[in-house]
Amino acid sequence: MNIWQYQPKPGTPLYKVVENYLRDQINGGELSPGDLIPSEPQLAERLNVSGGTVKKAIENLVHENLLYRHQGKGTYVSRIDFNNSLFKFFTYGNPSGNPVRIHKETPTRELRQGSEKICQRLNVPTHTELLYIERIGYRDDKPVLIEKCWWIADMVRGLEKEEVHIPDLLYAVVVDQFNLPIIRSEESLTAEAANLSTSKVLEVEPGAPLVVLHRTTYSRDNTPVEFRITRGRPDSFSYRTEIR
Amino acid sequence: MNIWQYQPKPGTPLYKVVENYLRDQINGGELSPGDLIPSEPQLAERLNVSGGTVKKAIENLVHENLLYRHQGKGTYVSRIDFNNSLFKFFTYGNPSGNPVRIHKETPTRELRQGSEKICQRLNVPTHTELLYIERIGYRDDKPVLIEKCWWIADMVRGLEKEEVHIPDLLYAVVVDQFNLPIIRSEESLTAEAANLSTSKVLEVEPGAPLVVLHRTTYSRDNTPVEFRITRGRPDSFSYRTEIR
DNA sequence: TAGTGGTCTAGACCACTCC
DNA sequence: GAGTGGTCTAGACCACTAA
Repeated sequence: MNIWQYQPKPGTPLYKVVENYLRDQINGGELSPGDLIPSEPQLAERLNVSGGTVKKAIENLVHENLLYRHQGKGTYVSRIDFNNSLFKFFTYGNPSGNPVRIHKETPTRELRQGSEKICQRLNVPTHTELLYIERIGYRDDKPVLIEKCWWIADMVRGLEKEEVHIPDLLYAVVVDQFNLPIIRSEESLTAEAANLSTSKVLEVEPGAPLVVLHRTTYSRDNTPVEFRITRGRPDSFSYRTEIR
Repeated sequence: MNIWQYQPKPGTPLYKVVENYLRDQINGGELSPGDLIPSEPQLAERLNVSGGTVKKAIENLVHENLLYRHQGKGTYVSRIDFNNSLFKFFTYGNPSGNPVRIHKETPTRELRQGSEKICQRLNVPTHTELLYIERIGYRDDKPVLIEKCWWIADMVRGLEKEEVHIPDLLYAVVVDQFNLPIIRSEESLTAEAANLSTSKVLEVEPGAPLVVLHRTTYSRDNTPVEFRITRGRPDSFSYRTEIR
């Protein structure tokens, strides 16, 4: 194995070269989420670097949440963790402060031609066939959010059928049954006023403030596979952070 | 120097002990934001550990943003960086995507007795004397946000005077002129409807959705010194993040 | 030129997992 | 017991900064 093929610029530290090698293996599909990667001594020999250098590279990737280690077992490629989604902040707002489970139902699921706006988000031509899924989230039987998802139909062929059960975490089905690896997501958050139909579903006044979450989800090679808009009641949303 | 006094539990790794030592120095005030800490060899000798162990401890604290390093010069204690505030996402939303500067004015500045709610946030008895500051933020001469701040008056005695200029970044004055170190802040974000007076200031309809940011700022020993509520137009706010 | 952090190596010993 | 990651050390060499 010639490690130098992974050196983008001369002067790059060796441990960065090792990082790039592992990143390429993951992004290129040689290593998939959940896979065990070669052990540190194996990598060190294969790439002709010392164990310490491999360790440092892996430590950095663990810090980035791309890998995780398990003492005595090995180092694995991380699965995407939707607990890092801003979405989870919809579970706050109850007096106790404890997270509350949100139950989801799926009133609508159908194939549609994509609008220009949605297709742009998915980086496909306008009118590409999409699977549209609408879901409503309940907390203690009260509707708190409504979620509209557009999937590229060809990527999840069969998901439109009524027989295919959709659990609360939709991605589980996609990854397991449609063999479509989910690599990463981008989210953006803002606020807007409820329109008439949304206000009815969420039992608020038309024009009432809502928290709005846009999410694009990517498979291998940075291919977008889903675009989703979640609108929720702000009284059940609070995002906390710390500055230092 | 007996390093073991910093070991909370037996079995704690040495580098954690070094981390705790440095953290204590910072939280206790022996090291202040901006200070140069002892060099790695000095720390290694003082604490009777190897250079590699000190390096690992410092690397971890750098990752936490508590320290930063400058090759050839040394390692410093970080100053709080308000660029990490959610507030900065109020600068987005212009077509180009580039950050836009927000200019702030200060129409109100006066001493008041604190309400029960605000005093609770500041962890002081109700009716403690507070300095109330109200500020309005403009982007391209359009008001986009309104900010209400409550400072513990005793902490910033003199800031109530008209002669003391308040720049866009209020904390600069506090740190420099009132010698009050700012250590960290906590923020939480949600949405709510504009009330009458806010809607007038921000030139929106009453009841229009606003993005709301609550912030508590702490000095040494986790003492709260300021509580602040920022309300802004959502069309000038968008918070982006990535999940993986 | 002396002192700082940045990179890299080699190797010892320990703790955990699995067979 | 063999293999994995976790901790710790010692030391070489390089790159940057300041006087």
